[in-house]
Amino acid sequence: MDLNDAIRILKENGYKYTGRRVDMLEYLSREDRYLTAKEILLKMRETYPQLSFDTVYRNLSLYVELGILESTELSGEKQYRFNCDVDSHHHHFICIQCGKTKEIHMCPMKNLTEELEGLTIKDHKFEIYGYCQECTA
Amino acid sequence: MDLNDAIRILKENGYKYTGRRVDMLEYLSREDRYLTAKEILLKMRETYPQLSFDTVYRNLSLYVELGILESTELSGEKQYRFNCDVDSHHHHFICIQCGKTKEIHMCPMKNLTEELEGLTIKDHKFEIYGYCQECTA
DNA sequence: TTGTAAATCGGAATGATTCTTATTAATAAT
DNA sequence: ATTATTAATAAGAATCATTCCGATTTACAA
Repeated sequence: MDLNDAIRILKENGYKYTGRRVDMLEYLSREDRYLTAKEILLKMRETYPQLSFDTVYRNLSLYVELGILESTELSGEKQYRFNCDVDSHHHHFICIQCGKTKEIHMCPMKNLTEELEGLTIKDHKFEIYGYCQECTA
Repeated sequence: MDLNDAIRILKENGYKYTGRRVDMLEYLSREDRYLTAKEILLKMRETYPQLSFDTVYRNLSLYVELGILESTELSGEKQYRFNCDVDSHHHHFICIQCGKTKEIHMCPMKNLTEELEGLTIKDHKFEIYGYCQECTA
């Protein structure tokens, strides 16, 4: 998934192409780490001083719905990042200092069939938190 | 961990023994599932009509700090449950309908040494969401 | 070029959580 | 048992993320 894929998905689904939308995607794609709505708003206001929170949240939700972004809840607020690898299921190590992530290509659901007998599984979350190499140093 | 353990821990650490505290613990121990601060407040107000949100939150934080409760973030708000098994590390299946949990005694961190090379691991989260047997039916 | 529905703005509303100040109550010391 | 001390609580204001609403603007189709 790159910026062009994201824009294509937006158009394919009949959504309008606005500068705000593209710039938001461009920023998220460039940063490549979990960001809060506030961080995104502040950066975007350098270009669009009138940009409203509503627009940021509305578009973030749309992107998650379209599979362009993935989101998680870190320290009490939703955070968003460009979907790094749409094709293969994966999890993340997340740096609690800078938000950078590392993909973990091991899914604990694999070996859990009999323990989940009788339950209807809808979703799961496996995240590892800590400091990345740069933030450790 | 049972109610008596919890009360003992409270006293051992020099905290006062109040009806509100004991009743909160008793309720959490009896329900044995993830509860929101609001659910706890409403139940407690049957006994203490003047009980404030502040008291509920303050005590919940204290209990988590003391290891009496465990907490997680479900659908945007913190939820709390009695620490089911203090002695053995475990994860949970969580019913998204009723909040009941099932312990999962498999930890995905076990087989992940080389993938985490160079990172400083502080914490991890593995949760499975879905409907329990009763809520599936 | 124009019409229309979607997108945006601005600000108010909401909901969870925390903070502040004054009052009350549990335990320790007398 | 009484009192003093300090923690615990109540009440309500403050905060912060997020959503909603009504009015305006804009992208795109006709």
